[in-house]
Amino acid sequence: MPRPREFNTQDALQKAMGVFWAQGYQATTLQDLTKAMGISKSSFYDTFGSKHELFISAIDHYNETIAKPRTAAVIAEAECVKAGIAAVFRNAADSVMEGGETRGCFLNNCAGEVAPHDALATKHLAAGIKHIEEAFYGGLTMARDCGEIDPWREPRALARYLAASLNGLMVVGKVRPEREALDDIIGVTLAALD
Amino acid sequence: MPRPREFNTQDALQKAMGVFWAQGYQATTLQDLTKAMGISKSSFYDTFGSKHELFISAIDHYNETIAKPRTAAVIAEAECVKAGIAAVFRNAADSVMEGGETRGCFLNNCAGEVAPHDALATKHLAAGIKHIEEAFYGGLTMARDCGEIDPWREPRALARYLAASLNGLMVVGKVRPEREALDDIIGVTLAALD
DNA sequence: ATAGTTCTGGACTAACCAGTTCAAAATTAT
DNA sequence: ATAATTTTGAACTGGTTAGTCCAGAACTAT
Repeated sequence: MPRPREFNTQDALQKAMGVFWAQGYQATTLQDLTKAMGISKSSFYDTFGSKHELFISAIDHYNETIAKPRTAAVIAEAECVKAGIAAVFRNAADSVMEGGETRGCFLNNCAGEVAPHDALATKHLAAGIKHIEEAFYGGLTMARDCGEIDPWREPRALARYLAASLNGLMVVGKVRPEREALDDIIGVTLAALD
Repeated sequence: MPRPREFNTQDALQKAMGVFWAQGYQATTLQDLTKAMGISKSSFYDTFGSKHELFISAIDHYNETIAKPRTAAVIAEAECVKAGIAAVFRNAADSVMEGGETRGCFLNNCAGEVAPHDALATKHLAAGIKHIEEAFYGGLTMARDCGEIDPWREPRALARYLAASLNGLMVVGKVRPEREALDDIIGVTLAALD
């Protein structure tokens, strides 16, 4: 009978994502990865194919485990949509500064580093940003239907706006992590919905 | 008498900035740089010290020749402040897609790639973003004094908001270069000033 | 114990990297 | 021509990189 897997693929992927997130793609060596993942080089290539394939998997993993839960799920659980959107932005401001180490948003970081010369990665990054936009879009149509926002506002345009704003917040927060400035940005951004 | 310089330092710096902009820091090799700059390896190290020193110089060069002229100068030359701010955003949307090759904003790209593990570069990037914020701040105080925007609006908060929004626009534009989406973002962003 | 499978460590390749050094070529003014 | 200076090309160093390969250890079920 086959010997069962000793390491958990998802756990290893999670660890790898953390390394790529903190250091970027190029700056991350195979040694960094195998050390963080707790597996040997041989197992690495057996299981994940190559550094680049793992990178793509890490982007997808981010989209599923970070991007979605921190947008769609937050909005769905809030008492009203506006409060949910506000929570998304506040959480983003918190996370961008957490631990003193400002690693920003993984999608942003990758976009800066690998687009446009890595078309495949760019495609997966675009999917992540699209998820964020759709999370806002879903909330906004709901908010419009129940009268929480003016019915003449265009949900698609607002969703695109919020997705871009969220990214802008995190870029600025990474380079200049000042709480007061981020709160200013969030305040004006959300006021645009009224 | 000394033989005069054969190559122009500023021109070479400009070329180097273009390469870093398109490819990122790590992905750019010395060969890429010397080829684009049209100088030999020896001259490179004589004149610019090292790859990293040149990188810092390139960031500063971007701040002076791109960031400032495309924000403060545009606002100053416009008929009214709001029109100037609108022009800044429209130009950004244009530039992010120009040439079919979406290289985005140099500051954003670098922020994604090198921050936070390159503290010096991060400092120079922060200065660039600060320049952008100050350009908006100058325009907004002027607009408030001449009644173009409501006097109770806080120029500092609005300036931070616009700077973040501009960055968000360019990040999204780099990954998903769709004109219609960018116009939506700009529309909502500018409406927040009214 | 044995068979089947996973995992490891280490050796290995072939390429690429930033940076150094220096003699010779090129250019200019006198 | 000569002297002063810039620029070049090429060789070289010492290091790092992703990726391959394989013999054998480790583990599990029977």
